[in-house]
Amino acid sequence: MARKLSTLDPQRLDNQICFAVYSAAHAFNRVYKPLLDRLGLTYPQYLVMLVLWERDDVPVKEIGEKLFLDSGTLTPLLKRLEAAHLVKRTRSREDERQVLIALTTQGHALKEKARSVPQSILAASDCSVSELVTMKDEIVALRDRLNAVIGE
Amino acid sequence: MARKLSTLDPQRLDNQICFAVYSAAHAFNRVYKPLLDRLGLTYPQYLVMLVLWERDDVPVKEIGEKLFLDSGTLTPLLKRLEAAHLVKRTRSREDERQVLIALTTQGHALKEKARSVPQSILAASDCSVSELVTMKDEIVALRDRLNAVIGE
DNA sequence: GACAATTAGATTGCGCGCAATCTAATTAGG
DNA sequence: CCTAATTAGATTGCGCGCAATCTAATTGTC
Repeated sequence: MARKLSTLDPQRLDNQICFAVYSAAHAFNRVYKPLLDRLGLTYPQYLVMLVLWERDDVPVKEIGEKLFLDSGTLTPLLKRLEAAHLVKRTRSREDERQVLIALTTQGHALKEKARSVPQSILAASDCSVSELVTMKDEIVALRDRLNAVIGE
Repeated sequence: MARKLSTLDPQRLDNQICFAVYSAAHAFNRVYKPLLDRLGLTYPQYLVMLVLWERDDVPVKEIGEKLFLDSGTLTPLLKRLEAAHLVKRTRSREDERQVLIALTTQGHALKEKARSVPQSILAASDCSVSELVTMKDEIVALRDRLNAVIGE
């Protein structure tokens, strides 16, 4: 016994799962960067495109709920995607408060070019798909518990 | 068998471990925010303080290596910590290129006020310490494999 | 129907996070 | 030595991420 005290100290950087998650997110971002540069996308823009490739003509609100982002982040991001001719923003006719985001032809076409991205990430992860799926599910469960606390 | 195709589609948002990590990092940040507001720190500033509470009088480079951050991020952040009277920045005498970061009395004192933070995070995580340690180790291992790929 | 409350999105301000570039100090090679 | 290459930080520019605030549209209440 008599493990080093430092391995139990909750105030130590290396003992914090949060720092593990924080630094892993940045590591992923650095791996994605060269792949997404070729598509002309940033990682958050890529996430928005993933949402739209699943379902088109979506209100900003719904994109925000799926990605846990608010209008302060999404409005300028979507304007940049529009400037890049990947999406079109139109006020909903039924509810004038909503802005619907629809893919352009180029936006649809980009899905093909992006098809190899997950494969490259998997390779960089250097671990089995089943292991990654298990980890993903655990992390999602943790995230959802954290988000539940925030909503009181 | 004949599982829904969508659960296998690597281009689906919900199947991406990276998005799990990305969104978990933001969830952590939202839980930390009210706790760190009371200390007058942002989360990245808190990370720097954790490093300094472990070892004082550290060059910027070393802080960057521990947190995976570069001078473009750290220089302004450290200037803000200095403006808040938590650290002092001084050029090293042995190597004039280095800037050493030392805690002020207030910076040292803040460690006590921050002692309850990990406990609150643990509570919000709503899961056992051993589970969190296991997850943390897995995520760190994944992060290190990703970072290894970046360095060619 | 009028007015209050809610909702969707836009805007502003600030702090990262990082690429690219710059300066000054140190080290390496001849 | 003396120059070339490397190294530590600083600076600039841009895109998030989010709190706070604002506007306009919709819904709820009487």
